[in-house]
Amino acid sequence: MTAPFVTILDDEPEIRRILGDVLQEAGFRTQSFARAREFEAALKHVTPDVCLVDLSLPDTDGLALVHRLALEQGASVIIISGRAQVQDRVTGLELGADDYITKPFDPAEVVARVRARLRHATRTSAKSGNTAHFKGWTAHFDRYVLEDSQGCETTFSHAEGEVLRLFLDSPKRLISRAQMQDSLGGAAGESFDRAMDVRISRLRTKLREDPKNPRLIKTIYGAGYIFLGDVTWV
Amino acid sequence: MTAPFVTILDDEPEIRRILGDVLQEAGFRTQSFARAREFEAALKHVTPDVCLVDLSLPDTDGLALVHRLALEQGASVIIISGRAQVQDRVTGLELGADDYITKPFDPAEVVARVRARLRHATRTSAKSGNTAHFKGWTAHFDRYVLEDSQGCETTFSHAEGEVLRLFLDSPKRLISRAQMQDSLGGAAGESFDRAMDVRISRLRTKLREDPKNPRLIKTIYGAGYIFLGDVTWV
DNA sequence: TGCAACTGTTACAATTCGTTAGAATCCTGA
DNA sequence: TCAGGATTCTAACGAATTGTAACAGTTGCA
Repeated sequence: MTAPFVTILDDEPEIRRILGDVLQEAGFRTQSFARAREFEAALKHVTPDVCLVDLSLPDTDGLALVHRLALEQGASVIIISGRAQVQDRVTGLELGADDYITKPFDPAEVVARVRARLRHATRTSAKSGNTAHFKGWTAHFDRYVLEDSQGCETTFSHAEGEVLRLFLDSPKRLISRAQMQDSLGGAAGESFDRAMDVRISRLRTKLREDPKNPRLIKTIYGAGYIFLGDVTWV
Repeated sequence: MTAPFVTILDDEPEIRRILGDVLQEAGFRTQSFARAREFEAALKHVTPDVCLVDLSLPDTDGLALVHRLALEQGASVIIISGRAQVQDRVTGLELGADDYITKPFDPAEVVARVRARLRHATRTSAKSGNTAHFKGWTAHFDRYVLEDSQGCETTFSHAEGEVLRLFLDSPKRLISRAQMQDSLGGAAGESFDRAMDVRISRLRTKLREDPKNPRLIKTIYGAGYIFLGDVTWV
């Protein structure tokens, strides 16, 4: 399991530096952005676990951004803001933020609050074994076997298993192509993109997906893939 | 779905009363406890969704209780404490609390923070709030599917879904083009206007709107759009 | 050695979605 | 009421992205 990924969106370089340093020291991967536009562009390629967002951004309505983030991404959103009024905090939280920290903040507290968000996320999706159930299917990763509701079995290859496991680890969450490439040990660079497509295509065939109307592996044009279906690991 | 269940553990009657009132008013079921002993006894029979815990309890070590709660129960724990030092907050959070509110607190903020905890819990597991009903239609945002009253399904694309979601989030309210552009992450530039028009046009087609007489997405010339129809999110 | 399974590559088909352009609609003022 | 400009609608186009069949190199095994 790779280190949790935290993004920082703040227009003040000093804040970006402090937060980046302290979070990296705490063992997280981080990426900082000065403008909302850059940040949103990056979201097409990566999926952060926690997003730190400063509300007072020059180039966008911070609250609208938070709302979008909370709804569309599975990530936790922590607002960092200079506005300390109760009303500000309440609207921020109601709009979908998971926490609200006011400036000036103590870096140690920020780390603790980021950890709290991560802890909860992993707690609810705790997994253990190597067998997973979803939508009438059972995947046995120890045997490389996919079993349908009738008990009919098909084997899947190692490469297909990698993709399937990635999906089953983060169901109902957007998985960007970059992230997938990363997780699949994809040779960074050239045309591994096509190889990924092919892997997914083959997996879809084994899951008997209707190409016109996939029910499990959904493509989000320009963004990535999303696995639908409730997953239970055993 | 029954109302979420929130427990309050505080030795001051006045605080119990305030929190109980305001949380019930917000639509939660609540139960208050003055001593940790009573609270832990009750836990054998009920499973709260969120626990508000005051650290300065006379009959137990609050932090140890929080630690136990966070580990054993699935509930989210919010600490309410008179101690406002950063170090107190950090240890509270590190021990497993999901949030830390210092006294004196504003009741509205407590409600907002309780809601934030609930939202995240359901988001990662049950994934509610992704289906909306309106005028005989059902929109499944998790599956990118639009279903008519006959149960006939059409898929919609990501871009179409963004527009639809925006409308369903603010029904019967004017949405200006600028606002829409902002929410859709529109490239700040000039001719995104036309792109928006096209998105809406495509959405209208899928909703089988009569161009002469749209019943759902109404254009307000020179101002924006307004979505008619009662929306129920599920 | 021969065979079968696996997996990346290539090439082309299909889809998405912004852009363009001209038609349709709305508003204002005469 | 009508002309004319502003605004919005939408069919059509095309660039970018994604799907997949076919092929080829590799590996493992009998």
